[in-house]
Amino acid sequence: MTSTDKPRATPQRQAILDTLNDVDDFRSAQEVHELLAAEGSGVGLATVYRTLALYADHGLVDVLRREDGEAIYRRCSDTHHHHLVCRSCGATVEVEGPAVERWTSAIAAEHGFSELSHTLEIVGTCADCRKG
Amino acid sequence: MTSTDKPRATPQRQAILDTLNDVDDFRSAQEVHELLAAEGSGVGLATVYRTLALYADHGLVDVLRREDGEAIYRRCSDTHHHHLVCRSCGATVEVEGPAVERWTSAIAAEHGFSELSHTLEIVGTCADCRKG
DNA sequence: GCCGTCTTGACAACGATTCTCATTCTCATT
DNA sequence: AATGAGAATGAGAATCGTTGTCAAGACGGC
Repeated sequence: MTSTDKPRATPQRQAILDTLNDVDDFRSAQEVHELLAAEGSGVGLATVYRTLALYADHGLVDVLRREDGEAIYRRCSDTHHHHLVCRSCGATVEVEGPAVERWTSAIAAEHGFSELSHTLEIVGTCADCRKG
Repeated sequence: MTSTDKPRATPQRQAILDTLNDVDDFRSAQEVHELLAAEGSGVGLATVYRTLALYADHGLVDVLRREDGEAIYRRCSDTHHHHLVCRSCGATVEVEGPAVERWTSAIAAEHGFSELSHTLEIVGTCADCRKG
């Protein structure tokens, strides 16, 4: 699944990574494409999809799914973390959870599972939106 | 989001719930539709989608997303639980995690979030598949 | 500089999901 | 049991995110 050979460097790929770096937040492929177009880059939509999939495969970006199923990407830090997402405004807070890591490992071992990966998404309404 | 008025009872809705009961596993709307068609029911695809969305809204069914973004549904028990899924054979084990519940509540409160819901998926390779 | 290969862009194709709308069905009320 | 208002249904079109196709262009080793 996770390939190891190095992707070729191209200006388009660089632009896509730069965009993700700049926003420092989750964005869909479509949104990345719009951002690029807004700053005059003519990177094609298909290229955005291919590049994001490529980097997700290489572990350079995190992939999540919105509630409607659309894939969203974010340049990720190295440590494993989870996300607290506001269902109303989409604000995200990155949280770490050693407790969760330990618990999942224990449960999995108990059932004979190995080579674990897990996804934890916490969705709620943030303080601002509750007031609003 | 979660509405409280009672949905009207119809044979189609009953058939859809029955199907989910029978398989006791996650199925996509398309798959539910196929299963119904296979046993001679002429329930329309749109109705399957509408019904699953309706019951998901009412908390009668759990919704998850496959890796490709397709939504899958399962009739859920009343207690909140999570799933341990084998990436190879698809076997699922239902697990409860009071520790996780507590942790998510604490983290969310710390960041001012309310009206929580969360999804935790643990993916791994089960003992049988490891033996191969 | 040259060549084989990887990448790109434009657009078609695809598939899951939602929408539309005329018809049918539920159900509280007679 | 009949009725009527509103909800639900089915068929198919429409939407939209995503992937495939393919000719043209860029990259890097030579």
